[in-house]
Amino acid sequence: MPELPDVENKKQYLDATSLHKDIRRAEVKDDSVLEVAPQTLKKHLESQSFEDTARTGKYLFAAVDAKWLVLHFGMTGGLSYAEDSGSIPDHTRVLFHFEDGGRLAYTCQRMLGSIDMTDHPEQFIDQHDLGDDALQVNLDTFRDILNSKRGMIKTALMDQSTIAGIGNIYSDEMLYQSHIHPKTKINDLDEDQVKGLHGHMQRILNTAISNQADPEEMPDSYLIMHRQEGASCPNGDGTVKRIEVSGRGCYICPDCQQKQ
DNA sequence: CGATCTGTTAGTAG
DNA sequence: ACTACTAACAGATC
Repeated sequence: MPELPDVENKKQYLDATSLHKDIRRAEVKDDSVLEVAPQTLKKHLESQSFEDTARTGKYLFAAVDAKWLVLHFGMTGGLSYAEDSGSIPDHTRVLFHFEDGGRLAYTCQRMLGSIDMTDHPEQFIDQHDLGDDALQVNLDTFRDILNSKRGMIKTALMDQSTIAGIGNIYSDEMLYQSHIHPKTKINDLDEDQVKGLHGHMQRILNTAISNQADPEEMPDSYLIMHRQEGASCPNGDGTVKRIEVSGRGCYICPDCQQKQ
């Protein structure tokens, strides 16, 4: 569940469960998610502790020693804390064992997540060409960013170098609520539509965060629980349709989202 | 068996 | 330089 709201939730989860605890051991179960050597990870983590966290887009950073641990969750990554260090969730790739007997598991079913280390989040963001975090982008910046790009609006919203944090699900939600067809060219958007998109982006992301990014807890008016060909539009008489945009399955209500 | 899935990146082509 | 499209990564589900 790894778009911005999911990752923000994982940040809060890490803060609540694992901050300031001595890390006795970093146990690598599967090094294929590691962007650094297992020894490097161990060297910087063991006998240290997570002292602070930060998030940009879909990346979670945890300050440790003089470095920052970088967690990315791919499509299926997660964090799971337990008091009992002996229990190991399915698909655990790395375990952080704490002095008090608890442990934090980094899980990833499909191996699309990654664990890295960096001197500083800003350096990592530069190196990976990440745009500003979606919740930090004000309307003026949003307008400027869009004006600097061409192509389809959905593609731009999902491009992490444009704005960081929005993926397939939430770009669909923003476009649905803004009544904009995903294939609309950026140049064809008028000022009201840009303003609407920005407002919906902020509101949807904040709503999702306060609902633990759980689709079932989202308002009934949202598209998120109706992502199925033939489902009925929660706000009208339309029927949800699946189209393909940028190689991703994209759900729209053709009644609400007229093509320009 | 084939299609699908909340992501990213490398390669190719225009 | 920017944009569009594809494949690849890997595993589970329908």
